[in-house]
Order: sequence, then C-alpha cells, then structure tokens
Amino acid sequence: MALEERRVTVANEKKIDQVILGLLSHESLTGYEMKKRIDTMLKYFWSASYGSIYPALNILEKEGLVSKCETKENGRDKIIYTITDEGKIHLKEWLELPVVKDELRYETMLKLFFGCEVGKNITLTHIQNFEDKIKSELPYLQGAVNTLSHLQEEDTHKYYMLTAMFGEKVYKAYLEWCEEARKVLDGVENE
Amino acid sequence: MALEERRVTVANEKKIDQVILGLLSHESLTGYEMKKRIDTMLKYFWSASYGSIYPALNILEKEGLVSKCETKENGRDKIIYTITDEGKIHLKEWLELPVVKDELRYETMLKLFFGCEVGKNITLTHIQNFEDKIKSELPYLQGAVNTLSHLQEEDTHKYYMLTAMFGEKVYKAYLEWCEEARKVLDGVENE
DNA sequence: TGGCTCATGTAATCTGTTACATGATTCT
DNA sequence: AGAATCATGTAACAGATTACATGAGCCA
Repeated sequence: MALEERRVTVANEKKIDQVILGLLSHESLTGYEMKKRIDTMLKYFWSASYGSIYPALNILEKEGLVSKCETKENGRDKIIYTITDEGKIHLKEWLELPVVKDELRYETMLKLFFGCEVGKNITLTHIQNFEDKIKSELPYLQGAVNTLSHLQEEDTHKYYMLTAMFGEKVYKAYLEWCEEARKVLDGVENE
Repeated sequence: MALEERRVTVANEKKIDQVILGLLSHESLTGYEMKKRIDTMLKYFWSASYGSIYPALNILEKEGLVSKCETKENGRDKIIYTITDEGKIHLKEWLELPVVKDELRYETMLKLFFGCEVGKNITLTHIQNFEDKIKSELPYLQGAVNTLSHLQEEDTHKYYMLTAMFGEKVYKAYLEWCEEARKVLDGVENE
C-alpha cells in the first residue's frame, strides 16, 4: 500500500467544544465567565483551563457555531459569545449520540492500590485528604440541590439538578467508603 | 529577558510510569499482562492503552527503574519486566507525595447537564445506558470484594480490597441516582 | 500603593489514544 | 481452516495543561 493512501481516521471528539456550546445554549457568556461556570457548576464531573477555552472559542467562531460581540462593560473590555443556529444544531447532534466513555482517573485510588509499598499510615493520610476535600465541597452541592428543587419553573434547572444530585449522592458514598476503609486498615500493620 | 533564559518548568507526572511500577511491585509481568491487570483490577478508576504502556516500559528500562528478561513461554516470545531497587524507591517517593488531583470526566453528566436542548427521552436513554453498564460491571466488583475479604493473609490484598470496596460503594450510589433521576424527569415534559 | 479580581490570550510541551502493523499460538 | 487470543510495537495526532505575558479596574 502506498504511503499516501494510508487512511488516518483518528476520532475527533473535542469535548471542550460541546462544553462551550452547552454553556452558551443556556446564556451568552465571555470566556472568563465560562471558566467560572465550569469551576462551580460542572466541577464535580468536568474541568477545563483557559488554555483550552480561548483557542476553542476562536475556532468555533470561525466555523460559525458561535458569534462574538466585543463590548465594554464597567470600563472593561469583554468578548461576549452567543451560540448560533448552526451551533445549536451541532450541539443537539452531539447530545443525541450515545456516550462514548466516562473517563475516571482517581489518583487517590492508584495510591491506595499500591499502598502496601509504603504502609498504613501514609495510606490513612491519603484517605484523610480525600475525605477533607469531599467534606468541604459537599455543602455547596447540597445547597445547589436544595435551591434547584425549589425552582420549579424552568426545565433547564431540572437538568442541572440531576447532575447536582449525582454529585451529592456520589460524594456521600465517598464519605461512607472513607469510614469503612479505615476499619479495614485497622487490621493491617504499618509496613 | 533573553529567550534562552526563559525557564520551562512543566510538571512531569507521567502516571503510566507509576502504574507500571506499582503493578511490578506486586509481581513481574509482561506489557500485555499489565494491560490485562489494568483492564480488570484498575478498571473502575484507571485506564491505559498499549500505546502508552510499551513506550513507557522502554524508557523505564533505560532509566534503570525496571529490568527486562526476554524469554520464550509455550513457544511464545515474551518480555518479562521486573522492578529494580531504584524503581521501588521511585515508586515509594511518589506514593508518599500527596494526591495532586483526581480527574473525572463523566461524559454522561455533560450530556445530562445540557439535556434540556434535546429533551427528556434522549436524557432517559443516556441514563438507561449508564445504568446498564454499571449493572453489568457491579457483580464482578462484588465478587472481588467477597474473595478478597476471605484472603486474610497478604496485606497486598487488603489494599486492593479498599479500591474494590470503593468501586462497589460508588457503583451502588450510581444505581440509586439512576432511580431518583428518573423520578425527577417524571415532572418534565419532553422538549 | 499594593494586591486581588476581571479579562484575554499564546507557546511549549506533556501525556495519552487511535489506528496501523506483524506474527505466533490456541481454540473450535 | 478460521477465529480469537497472545504478544509487541510505532506513527500520527488529539486534546489538554502549564507557565508566561499583558493590562485594566477595584478595594483596603
């Protein structure tokens, strides 16, 4: 087979595009505001950096999936992005496709799995750090579920609430596991 | 500032190295066997492809963190890797460091969060697919917890069990959430 | 006046996956 | 005989982070 005939068909997912389009389907936003939304509302199951958001916005604009409006608010330069009809179609098409893969990379679990090499005390520290972080974040999540369950009007909130409920449920399971994990380690000697 | 003075200090994590060293701290393995271990035992919180495993093994060998032994078993060529003392030190150092970040990317939750754009039926399908996958994997996890809890001897098993318990706990929380999510969607019209 | 938040962006590079490639052995 | 599994590997590329860079407005 000739070299130039070789077909390269690497999948093109680029979920940051879908995250941006999704956020813009709710309301028009600046890149900076998108990052804020991701770090608060999506935090429990997604993350993104400015280094992926801003370049993606430029590409999406060139492709006509979003439109931009450069303004000045409170003396500050802002670029407010709005989803276009084409963008909405693009988003819908993706939403209708089945989920390809949920990707989990719990570094904490990795350190526990190989924990035997360093012993019980260090493992207990990892569990403690994990628990502290979850405990500090859980109240925000519970607050969100509570607030959203009282906002009966807009359906958008219901979908948001599903994910907040997911976070709450999973976080509580994490905390239960922390308790049980410590019990298991009671019967293990340190190194 | 001169260009050549500019300091580039991008963090060097490369967790595949730690995964390999961790697996080898339990027993000597081929790259192929490592992939198997990852796809069964670590599956619930980690994943890796041959395309990351094999190149990493070559680098680790050059760095002296693992040693290789080329053999023939059942007429099959194999390269069995063993962790070196230096490799054990490297692994221990990493295990002692605090966890930097657990990275979660639930594509399912992303599709739910923006679900309003495509409506209830599609969202219910995503929930169903999620539930089916979890239900099919849960028994393996429960079996692992059961088996491991009876193996009292080796401490290594206890650490493995912690992660299996984690998987079981979280998977059960997932299933509970699926039920509740459907109830929430009962009160929502389709599109 | 100094530090924080708002706001946008780029260059380097890291880390990993996907698709391709190859070939032997074992099972049915 | 053919399919599945065992076994190792590479080239191309995807997709993202990190660190750097810049500058204005707000608050104490």
